[in-house]
Amino acid sequence: MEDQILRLLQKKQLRNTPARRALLDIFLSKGYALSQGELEALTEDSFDRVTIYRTLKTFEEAGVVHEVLDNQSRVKYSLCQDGCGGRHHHDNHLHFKCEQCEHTYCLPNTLSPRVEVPANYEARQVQVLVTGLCEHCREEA
Amino acid sequence: MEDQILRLLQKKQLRNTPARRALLDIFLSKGYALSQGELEALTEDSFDRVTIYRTLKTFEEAGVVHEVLDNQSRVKYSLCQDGCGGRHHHDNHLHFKCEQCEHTYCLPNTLSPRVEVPANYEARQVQVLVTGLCEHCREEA
DNA sequence: GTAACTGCAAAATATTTGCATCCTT
DNA sequence: AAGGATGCAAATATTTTGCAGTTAC
Repeated sequence: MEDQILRLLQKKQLRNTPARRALLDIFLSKGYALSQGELEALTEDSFDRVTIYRTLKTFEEAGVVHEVLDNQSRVKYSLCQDGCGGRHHHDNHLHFKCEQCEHTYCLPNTLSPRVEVPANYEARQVQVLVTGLCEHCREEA
Repeated sequence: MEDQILRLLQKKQLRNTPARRALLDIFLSKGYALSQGELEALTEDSFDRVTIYRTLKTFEEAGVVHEVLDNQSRVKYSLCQDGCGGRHHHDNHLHFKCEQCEHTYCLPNTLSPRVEVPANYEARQVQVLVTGLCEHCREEA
């Protein structure tokens, strides 16, 4: 894991700092999208919240994480799956938010469906948020 | 228009108050999704911002407006098209956000596509946000 | 050494709650 | 008259900016 983190930072030409290592560690171990507030809590306030905001922005611009749509209108971030870089993100998969645990997962083996928009509209990107029950919460119900 | 507003309020059993009339008037004339802040500006501060927040919440619970997903993570609202009521919303259409003017439109003649989620996940709702250029901004480009 | 990263203070923005008052029905 | 709607004050949450000190390379 530690190795994976260092390689990722190197690959994206980002400096190896404690805040970045800590956030990447959390992203890798949690596996679902996280907001600044959640990251602040999970790091037990080891880092200033401004640092977390800025680190997330840096990560996004470097193609390490991407923003995830959330129906509660909170910005969450998730690790990029494929070779995103610069401002070119192509995280073209669905996102699934569980109504119960409120975690948001990337569904990487899915593709956003083609959608029809009216003539005269130019569609450039399609973001899909599916809500329902995740496998874990479904078992409990 | 005035007539339409009064009928809508009556149909949803909501009291006929200045704030509600003003907000409905804006929704009907603008035709795109609006946030609390935009509504506050458009009403030229005639109403306290708390009133706008509460009116929007009331509208949503009554099935007058529905929340619209926004990729900037700001909550916007749009008039319901069909017979939404109570907490049962079935505004099952796509939303289109223009990258240029940043307005978000409902595309009522579209239906959210069926999507495949992994087994063990239970999908209950699909929300789709298409981004691109609206017809108006496309002409100008 | 230098540029980049971080922490702290502070401001700007967004949202919610309680309470007293006013208005709709 | 009664319950609901509104305004005001204030608390909370979220995000951004500036600057000075520190760290990675």
